[in-house]
Amino acid sequence: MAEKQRRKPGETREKLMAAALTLVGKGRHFASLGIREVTRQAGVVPTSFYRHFRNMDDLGLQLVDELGLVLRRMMREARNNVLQADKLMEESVGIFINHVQANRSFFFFMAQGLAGESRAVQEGIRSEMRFFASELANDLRRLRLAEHLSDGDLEMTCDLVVRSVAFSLTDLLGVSPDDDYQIDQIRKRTTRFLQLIFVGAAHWKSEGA
Amino acid sequence: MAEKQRRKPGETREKLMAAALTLVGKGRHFASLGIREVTRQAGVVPTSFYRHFRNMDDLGLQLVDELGLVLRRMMREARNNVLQADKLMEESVGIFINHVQANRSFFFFMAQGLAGESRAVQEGIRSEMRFFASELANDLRRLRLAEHLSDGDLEMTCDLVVRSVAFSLTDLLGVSPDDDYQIDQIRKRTTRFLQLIFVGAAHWKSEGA
DNA sequence: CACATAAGTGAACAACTGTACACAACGGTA
DNA sequence: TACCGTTGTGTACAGTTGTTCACTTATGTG
Repeated sequence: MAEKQRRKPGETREKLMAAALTLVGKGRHFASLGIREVTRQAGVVPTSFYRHFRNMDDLGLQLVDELGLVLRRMMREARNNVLQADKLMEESVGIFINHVQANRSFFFFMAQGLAGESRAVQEGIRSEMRFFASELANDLRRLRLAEHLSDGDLEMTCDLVVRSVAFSLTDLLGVSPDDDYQIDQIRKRTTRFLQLIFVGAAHWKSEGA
Repeated sequence: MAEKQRRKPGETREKLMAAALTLVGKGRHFASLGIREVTRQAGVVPTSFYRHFRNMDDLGLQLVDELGLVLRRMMREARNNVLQADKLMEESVGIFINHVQANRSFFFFMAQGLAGESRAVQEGIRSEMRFFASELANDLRRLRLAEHLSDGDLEMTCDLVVRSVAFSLTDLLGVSPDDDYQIDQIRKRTTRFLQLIFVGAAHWKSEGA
């Protein structure tokens, strides 16, 4: 008989989440995954699923939490590496792209979730993005790079930045991870987007012109 | 017995596409729809599906085509109504929001398709967006609103505009169509995004500063 | 009119789905 | 040691799925 339960606790749970991510990474859409399919991919009997999740939406929610960790790691790395302001955007976009390549499945899940069918997952991802934007605003304040902007205008700018990068995510996931040429095109375009936004922010006059 | 085939040709085909859209409009994800489910919603026997589509991906592709028509109608209306340049962005965003509300299911489909599991659908929607951006660039040239920008820089600007609006789509679809307050918030925010981008474009110095 | 073709129907089937239940092995606690 | 909650397993079942097939009916062209 197959050996039973000699592993450490929580392993099956992680295997299930990893399995769902793997399937998503293979191009499947999360909304179309079934419990049996995921357990099969995880090499686990279907009933095990219910020991850890109530249904697929539940699993999705837990994936959002893990996604949050990935994003925070990325943010930390960006904060540490971007010391001088001149190459700020090139550096940041580069770090973003590296993290996407290193966690492709996670970002697939994120891109899908933005228009997914679980309202909760959708809201979770959106909330992660808001958090990201507000942290970015903090950093810019601290680096004294946005002294002429009101809080509201700075927040708007950072929101737009995060959205633009998030949209580039869809581009990035649409090309093969080996296609260095296309990836570099996306890197350049995204960088220019950010530069354009910041030129706009630099000349922005709030409310009454 | 149920009456058979007295309707005009192509009606079932349209019913099937409408049924898929309806389900998507109810919050379901297109990737999770099944043939039987769609035919059931359309009030048609499952086998009828194969008379018109090879599979669900095929149906999705045909929906992209129809989506293209919706987008073109929207563009035409924007072109006709935006005569003076000063209120250009408020007007355009308003028209966009109206069309989204009037064709909610279509835009749900569009938002989902951007990260969907059918590569062909994904590419189709992306291509519609590129077309939209290039038409926008043409219009701006014609209105003499972008005289100092190179073709490449203008194209980039329009690309960013279209992306930003497309991202607002996700916001818009996330709130109830009756929630006038939230919708107005989205309207204002999107307008400000566009204004910020155009301020950036106005002060943009290409390549070598 | 005859006839080919397109469009719709119902019955059938094997494969798969989600979920329930009863049971076994393990880890910690008393 | 005895006990209990957690995790994993195997079996089972009713409902749904995609797809095939043989059939009817309407439509338009010769």
